Amino acid sequence: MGDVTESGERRHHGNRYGRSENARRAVLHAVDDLLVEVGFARLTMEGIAAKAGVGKQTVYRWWPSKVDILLEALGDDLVEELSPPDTGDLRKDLCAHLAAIASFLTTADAGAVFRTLLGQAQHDPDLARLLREDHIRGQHARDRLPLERAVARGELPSDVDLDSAVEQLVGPIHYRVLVTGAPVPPEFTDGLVERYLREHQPE
Amino acid sequence: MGDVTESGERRHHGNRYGRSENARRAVLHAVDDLLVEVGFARLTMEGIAAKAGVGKQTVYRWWPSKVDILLEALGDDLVEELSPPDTGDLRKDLCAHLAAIASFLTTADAGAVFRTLLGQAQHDPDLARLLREDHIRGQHARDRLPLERAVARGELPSDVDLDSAVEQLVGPIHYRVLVTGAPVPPEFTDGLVERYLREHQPE
Amino acid sequence: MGDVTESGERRHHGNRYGRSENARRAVLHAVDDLLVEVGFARLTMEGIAAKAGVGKQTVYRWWPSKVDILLEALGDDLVEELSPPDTGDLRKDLCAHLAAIASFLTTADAGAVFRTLLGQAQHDPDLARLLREDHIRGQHARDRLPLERAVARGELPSDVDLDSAVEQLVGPIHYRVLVTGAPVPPEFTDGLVERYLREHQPE
Amino acid sequence: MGDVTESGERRHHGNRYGRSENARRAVLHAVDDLLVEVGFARLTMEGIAAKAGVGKQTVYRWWPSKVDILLEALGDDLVEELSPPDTGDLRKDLCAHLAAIASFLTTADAGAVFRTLLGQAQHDPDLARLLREDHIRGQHARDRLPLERAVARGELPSDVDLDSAVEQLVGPIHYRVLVTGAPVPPEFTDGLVERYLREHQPE
DNA sequence: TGATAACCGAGACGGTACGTCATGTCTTCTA
DNA sequence: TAGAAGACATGACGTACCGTCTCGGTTATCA
Repeated sequence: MGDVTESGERRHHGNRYGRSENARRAVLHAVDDLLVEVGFARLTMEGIAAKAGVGKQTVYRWWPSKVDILLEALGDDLVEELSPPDTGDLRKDLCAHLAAIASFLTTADAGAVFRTLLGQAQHDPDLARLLREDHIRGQHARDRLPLERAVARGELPSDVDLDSAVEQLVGPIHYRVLVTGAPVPPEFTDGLVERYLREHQPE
Repeated sequence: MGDVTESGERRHHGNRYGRSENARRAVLHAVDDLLVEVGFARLTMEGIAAKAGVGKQTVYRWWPSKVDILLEALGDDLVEELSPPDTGDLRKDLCAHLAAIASFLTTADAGAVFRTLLGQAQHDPDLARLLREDHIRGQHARDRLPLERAVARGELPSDVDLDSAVEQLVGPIHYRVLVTGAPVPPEFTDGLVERYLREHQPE
Repeated sequence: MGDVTESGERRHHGNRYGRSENARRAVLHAVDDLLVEVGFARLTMEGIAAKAGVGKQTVYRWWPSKVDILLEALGDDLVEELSPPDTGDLRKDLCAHLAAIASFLTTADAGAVFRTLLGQAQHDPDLARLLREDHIRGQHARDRLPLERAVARGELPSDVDLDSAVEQLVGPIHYRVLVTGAPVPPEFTDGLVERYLREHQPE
Repeated sequence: MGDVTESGERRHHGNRYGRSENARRAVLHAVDDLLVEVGFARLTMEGIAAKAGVGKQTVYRWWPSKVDILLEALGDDLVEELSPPDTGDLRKDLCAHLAAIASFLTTADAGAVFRTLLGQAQHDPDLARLLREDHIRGQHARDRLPLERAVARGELPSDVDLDSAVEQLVGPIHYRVLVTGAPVPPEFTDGLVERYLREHQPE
């Protein structure tokens, strides 16, 4: 009490007991803005620091490279934007979730970050590991949720391979987004769901 | 890239005494070597020229950037390594072809080049266009071939959507390779084929 | 003929067979200007390059550090400004020469460069060596000239130690300039000459 | 610097109950060590603080810059090492004193500090002023002492210009040390004394 | 006898300059 | 006249210090 007297917002210049939260936030916002403004190739540590109004050393102190900043900027965006609904109806849940994935990957800002990171991960094994451990593994678990719930409800037989199911459902979406560049409309994702249900759902 | 359009025989670049073909080959070899030695991130025009024993100007004269060199170095590798067999049996053809795709993407040198280019294409729309026009479109056509032949033979009904079929077959493979990093053993690709045939092949 | 068509002044971008004379001159002028404008402490390689309109790499390619640029900028200034006259009269020659030295050290732009270099040489043995070999040794020889001529003319006995004479004449000037900071008016330098002549000139 | 003006006993810096004296001593020792270890150019406030085991703020609290620390580290070294003897014989006093000056400037650790500061003073007017006021003026007075005593004893006529005498005696020494880098053996300093006495001492 | 006020170490902060590397352009000489 | 060599202007790299700041801890008098 007494030293936050100014405006509720703490002015922090850093000290040995902790980094500056202001600087951290400024960098993460700057990297988000710049990725959209200039693209990944022209995204530089120097530009990030300048945009954030922060010293370069401060950026390097906390992040080894621009992909590490992007990784942190991605944050919990996948969790927030790609958690499947739970309506009690497998078809509905899957259709909504796959459409959300398609929309995230093709139009969301955070999706652009994610695609960029996936791209870099193709020739950066360290990034690949981090990305998989921190985000993709978790996303896979979220992608399974509607199916697990359906099994619990008896909508799906209990012996189906849910991991394979996820791959069959989201694989074609990623293939279009990352490889062919074809659009991913709801009809396409709905089709994936229909096909899956036709095959696995007991009549 | 794109200058093999004339006569099947590569147009002769360069000085009228004919040394540019040497330079071209030297550059393409250098880029292949360097990609393995130092990785994409540390692959530079400067380094390529030095390794090839060629002037920088010569490199810039024929290729605007390192990805263009890679694109040309990729050459006809997809055609050569990923043309499906034609045994007269759909199951055999598909299993062999999908296994070849998996192996190409995960272990072949040319596959590493392809994955790198796919990665860069995630934030380089020009590269994305070139890659799709010159390679991915053609590969998609090759991926359809076994199915087209099966339709012709009556192994498949004539109304099946072959493009969708390709996406369902190769999508999960790309998903594993590009996203989750999970291994792609023959059992996995065979499973994809089985599932497809179970659904579409009239008994 | 034919490629100096523009303005008599050659635009030169450098090539393997020689450096750009334009760049060299621009850097030397820039360093002279900046030393006066901002002083030695705030003279930077970066600032020199910017002022000269030249890339930093070009500066580093030809000069290891700012003192090396100053050394080259000093050029033949000592020769040009501190070559003693030869009037045939020892008193006149010495008075004029010592006054020139005093003026050079205290007021000339080139004198500021020289004093700066002398200052740095106090803690930079490499610079000290260069400075002495390239400039101070030669200046000492020039300082001796009036005395040598006087010996030849018979104005001075042939057995006087001319090196000592130079030290006694110019030592006190440098002492005032470099150590005490006292002004060095003509009366002072004339006094040094008088004292020397009183002691050595046969009546 | 300059806060020894009060009572001969150093005013107590810092925490009003007295720990700063430790820090002060640690800094002065560190700067002495570092000057020898790494040289003036690579002597930094950061390095001094680290070597002294002291916070940077503590260094900045008491000294604005590294030259100020050196100035304080120089302390009373000139007084201690360059106070002339008083044997009652002018020749002896001068010979001993000039030899001491030469030795101090060329070989003593404190002499290196002094030469470095003189060097910096060539392009730092503030330092030049401090150095002259705090040390050089006093040294000049000490350099006069043997001559003043000789006048008092009648060894020298009372009308000689003692300031000029000092300049003629020590000027050539400083010229050798600071400019030409020539050695300054006792023969040289003795010669200066002889020459002076020959000119001024009544037979 | 506890509050307090100045200093302590540590080190993060926004900066500037460092010296290096790669970019893409230009110029020269050689074959 | 293309090719190798490499200098050029540019600009980002990652590091070192600068001088300022904030932090939590340490005193030793004085209220």
